[in-house]
Amino acid sequence: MDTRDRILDAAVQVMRTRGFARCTTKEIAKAAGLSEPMIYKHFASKSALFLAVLHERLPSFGPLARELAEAPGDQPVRDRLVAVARAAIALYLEAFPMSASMFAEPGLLAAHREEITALGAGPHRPVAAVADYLRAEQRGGRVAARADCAAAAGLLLGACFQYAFLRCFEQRRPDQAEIDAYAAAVTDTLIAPLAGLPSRLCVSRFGGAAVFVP
Amino acid sequence: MDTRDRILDAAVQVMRTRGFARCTTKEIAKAAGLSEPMIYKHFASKSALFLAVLHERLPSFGPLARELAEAPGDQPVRDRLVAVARAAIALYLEAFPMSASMFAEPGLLAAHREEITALGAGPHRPVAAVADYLRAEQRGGRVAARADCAAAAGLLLGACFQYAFLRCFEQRRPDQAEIDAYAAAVTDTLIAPLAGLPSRLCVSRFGGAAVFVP
DNA sequence: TGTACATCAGTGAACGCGCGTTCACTGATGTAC
DNA sequence: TGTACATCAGTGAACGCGCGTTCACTGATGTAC
Repeated sequence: MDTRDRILDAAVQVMRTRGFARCTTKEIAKAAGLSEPMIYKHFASKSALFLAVLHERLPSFGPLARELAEAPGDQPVRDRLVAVARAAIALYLEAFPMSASMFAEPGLLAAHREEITALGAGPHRPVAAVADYLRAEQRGGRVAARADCAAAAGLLLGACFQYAFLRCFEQRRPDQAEIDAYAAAVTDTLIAPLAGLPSRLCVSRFGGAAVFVP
Repeated sequence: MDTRDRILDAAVQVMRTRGFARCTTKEIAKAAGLSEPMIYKHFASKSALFLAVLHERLPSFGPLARELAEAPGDQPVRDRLVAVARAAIALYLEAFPMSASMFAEPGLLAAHREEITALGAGPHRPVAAVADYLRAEQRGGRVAARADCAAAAGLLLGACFQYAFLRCFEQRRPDQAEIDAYAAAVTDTLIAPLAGLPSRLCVSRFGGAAVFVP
């Protein structure tokens, strides 16, 4: 692995273990097994290093968004939403500690935002991708025509986001079974919720899934 | 206003405007119109000051939770949930920048967590309060018996939480109309969602609200 | 094959700066007698 | 009423430390002739 990558990985590691405030050039160099001047051979400044970390090491929702965009009809909506929720929780659990750091440095936050909005990326993308997916299913008649897809996407991913935040706050990483259970619970509640939609109404053309076809 | 309060308020202000990383004793003293040594006459250290800020200046969900706990039956469920969502968005918008700072200093985060869990408080409380409220309505027959109240609370407040996060990330404060519209959209979608529950099923014994009584 | 030089990853030690913190002090306001 | 002292909010200037950054250097590896 080349030196630049070692520095980026070390920065991520220090950020995770000691926090942004303790993430000094000395600590990063030590974690990378290099001297501090090597950092400055690869990055113009410490801010530039952090921007590179945010840009190149923040986990991406991209792959899942692309998968959601293609072939919308060959799997029950419920199953795809559960899969999205599971992936989102894992993503947010990983991304949160690093993302939170940005708020300590408004200049860094602004620079990062400019960088990613120029690329059309950003933390709003997962919600937009799920909303687009639901609209596609809506056109296919598998989601009710009157459903508010943007609000539904906000609910589902919001629940995942706050779930991840709360686990980070407790500094307790949930195991996969716990994540799966929460993903299923919020998806099912989103689909057949408070109003107590009788389960016999919840059928899909494609078998098994709790989606009502109007 | 006494000096201690002036220092706490100044710390909050600097934290909001310049960020946690720039929130130095010098800046705080300047914002408070005092000299730095005055900080040390009221707080043992900078960490102690920050802990006091988190403990005494973080907006609290307490009042709303208490209001939710009493007299569960005299207002449509939908209206109360919209009110909760509006209040939660306002709360999260205010709390987020300060809370995010904690993640820069794991030691601070841990100390704050110990402090508030000893008091039974914490960021999980809003979700728990809403879940409790829904369970009370469930006992009253205004929420379906089979509904998963914890998941529903997670969805509603999660949507509000992520909404606030995204606005903080954009550094754009939404106006009240926008907040109200989002609060209504997510509440209505939670109640009569993707499955497209026909609106004629969505009636409350108490008039108007979109809650199905099974 | 040897030699002279270029390149380049990498380092130890130092630089100045700004930080959190403390010291020694001032000046105003009680207060006992 | 005056006086001597205690208390207390508040400050200017300094302290040492650790930070980001840079300098001047080393040693290994090409490479042209």
